[in-house]
Amino acid sequence: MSPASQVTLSDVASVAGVSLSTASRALRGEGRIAQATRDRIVDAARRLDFQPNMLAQSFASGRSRTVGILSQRAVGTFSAPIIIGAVRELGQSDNATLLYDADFSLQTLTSNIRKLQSRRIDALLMVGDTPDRALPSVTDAFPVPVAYAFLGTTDPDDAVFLPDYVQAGRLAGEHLLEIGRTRIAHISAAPTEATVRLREQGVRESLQDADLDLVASLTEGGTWSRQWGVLAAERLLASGVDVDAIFCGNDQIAFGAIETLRARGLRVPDDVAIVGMDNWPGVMPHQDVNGLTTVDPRLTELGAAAAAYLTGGQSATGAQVQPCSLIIGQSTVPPVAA
Amino acid sequence: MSPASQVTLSDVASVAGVSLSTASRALRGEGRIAQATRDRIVDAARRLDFQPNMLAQSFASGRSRTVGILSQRAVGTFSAPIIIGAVRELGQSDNATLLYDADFSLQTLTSNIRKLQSRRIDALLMVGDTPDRALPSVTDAFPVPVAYAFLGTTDPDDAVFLPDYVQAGRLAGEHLLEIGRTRIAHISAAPTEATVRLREQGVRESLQDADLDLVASLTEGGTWSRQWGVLAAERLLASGVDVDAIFCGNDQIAFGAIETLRARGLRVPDDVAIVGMDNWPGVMPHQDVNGLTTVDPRLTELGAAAAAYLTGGQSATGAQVQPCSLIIGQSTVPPVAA
DNA sequence: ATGAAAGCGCTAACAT
DNA sequence: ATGTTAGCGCTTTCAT
Repeated sequence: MSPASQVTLSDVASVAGVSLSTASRALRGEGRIAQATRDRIVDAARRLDFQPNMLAQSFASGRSRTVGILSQRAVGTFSAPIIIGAVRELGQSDNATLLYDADFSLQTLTSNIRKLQSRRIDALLMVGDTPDRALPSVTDAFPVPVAYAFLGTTDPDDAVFLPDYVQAGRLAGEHLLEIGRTRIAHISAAPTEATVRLREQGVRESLQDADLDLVASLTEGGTWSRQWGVLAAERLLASGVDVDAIFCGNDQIAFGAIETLRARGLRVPDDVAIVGMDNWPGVMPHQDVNGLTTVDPRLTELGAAAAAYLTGGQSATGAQVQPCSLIIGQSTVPPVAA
Repeated sequence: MSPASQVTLSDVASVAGVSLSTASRALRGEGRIAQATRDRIVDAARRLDFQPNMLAQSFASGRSRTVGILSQRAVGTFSAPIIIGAVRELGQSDNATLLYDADFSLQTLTSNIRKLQSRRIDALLMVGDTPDRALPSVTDAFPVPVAYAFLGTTDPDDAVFLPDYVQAGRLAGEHLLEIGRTRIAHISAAPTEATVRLREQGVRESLQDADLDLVASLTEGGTWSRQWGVLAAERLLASGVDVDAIFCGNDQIAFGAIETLRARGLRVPDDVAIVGMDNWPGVMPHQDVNGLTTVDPRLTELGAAAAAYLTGGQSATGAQVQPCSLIIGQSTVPPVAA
């Protein structure tokens, strides 16, 4: 491999014995050009190992084939898989990704927006760390398409990509019904978070199809933590409600609930089946299969969908909910005896 | 916020009543310029909301203030925190990040390298998904500095950034000694992986300081999975070796070992203390504190260090091991009674 | 179908 | 200390 060549388009042109503009057209497959001429030019470019200077190309054309991504404190959040999904998708369509990670405070946001603007990005993807907060829309600050992933905005017309939490709840409910459970409880974080209510709505919908309803829903005062899972499960058992399954707002809560159940001598899934959400184990290396049953928000695909929207020139507007998928593990289906 | 302005440097220059080059110098704080003139120019730029066209700037200067990152299948691996750490660090130094994620097969690698070259990146960071495999060095393919994170290369002179696994093992060993443990075992993946041997070396070193050695090391045939943790712990107990602590190669193995211990009626940490590695819970949202004691490889900081090396113009060469840190949880220290 | 020429918005000699 | 000028490597009219 040689260092970045200094071979320019005009070198190619002179070797091929044509003018600069003809070479330019030929290599971009534009304009009507005699096949013979084109072949000669392409061949010359190959022989010289010509690498077009994208910087010059972008500068001259005004478009950079670059999509900006602004992410909010992506370490220790859900953002990473979204970013990676978007980057992969963009790479496929020969777009580069200009990534900035920071907080979304007005100051740094403004500063990063200016940087992206000065680099003449073709599109912008804002990646948040929770769909439960809304960002002031920055769409109008850009002359290019803007999409939002895992993040709400103040403008209902913005192209916002979110997991379909209602469907997530439905997936959980349907699965629990399928394995014969009928006394299903719900444990989640505080219902001030819209995503909590959407999931609950989803489970309820699926239960209604079987003329059932949740036997309990513990969300008041809840958090996304294992501790809350422990506590809420204790309260649930103490309340005397008869339960054979619990849908938990996330995997942490699910692990906490399992801990409590087992400490009380109940078997999972035999006595109480558990479904979590986030597929937390699934995004980590060396993951176990057959562990917790959980609903995967498919964040990588969500990021890819947002990226595809940006480069695809579609005119979607408003919230674009993305399908989740169910990961079945031993917390709902007992392992097959060896 | 207005759309990307079409205000150019020459607009600023004419408004300020100076020449193009003076304006350029003034705004870049270069050359000797009368304070009054500079103020006038800066003021004009502010009033016009001048945003320099980075594309033009890069094109003219030949430097892009952009660092390329090539990551290997960053979803479901350790790469994400490294990438984020690097991106944050680069953002601080006003560098943009051009990110490509793909496999490191010769073909895609070559293709992505060409793309990065054609965009005239100022430096390149290669982010791998395991330090246990070596990539053919691509350093010579670039006229710019190249660093490798979490990834070995075939060239010993390459600037390679890795967690200090020996120190990781030492941290674990020292901590276990501190809490009074003396019969320490080691469970990890197969010792064909260099990182396994380094960790073991680290624990052994720390134990030697107390004239101790590992009472057992179960790595042969091991994998990074919870299943292996379960199995290895069973074998350990079956072997009759007296044990009061286990250092596990990663958190998954640790969880498996804990499962086995508890199933055998042993208390953690009272009877057997456990230290894992990776701080797997720590990189996820809504993490629990006080859970597993584990060694954090500090991948975000590792990414930042690699980025700082690239932009800092230092001439480090060879492997640059980065410190890990111990996260103390309830698996070595029992929770304080309420 | 091909060529000539004018930029794109800056930076960086080189003058003064 | 400031101005003049020549590019950077390409795209894109406009001729022919």
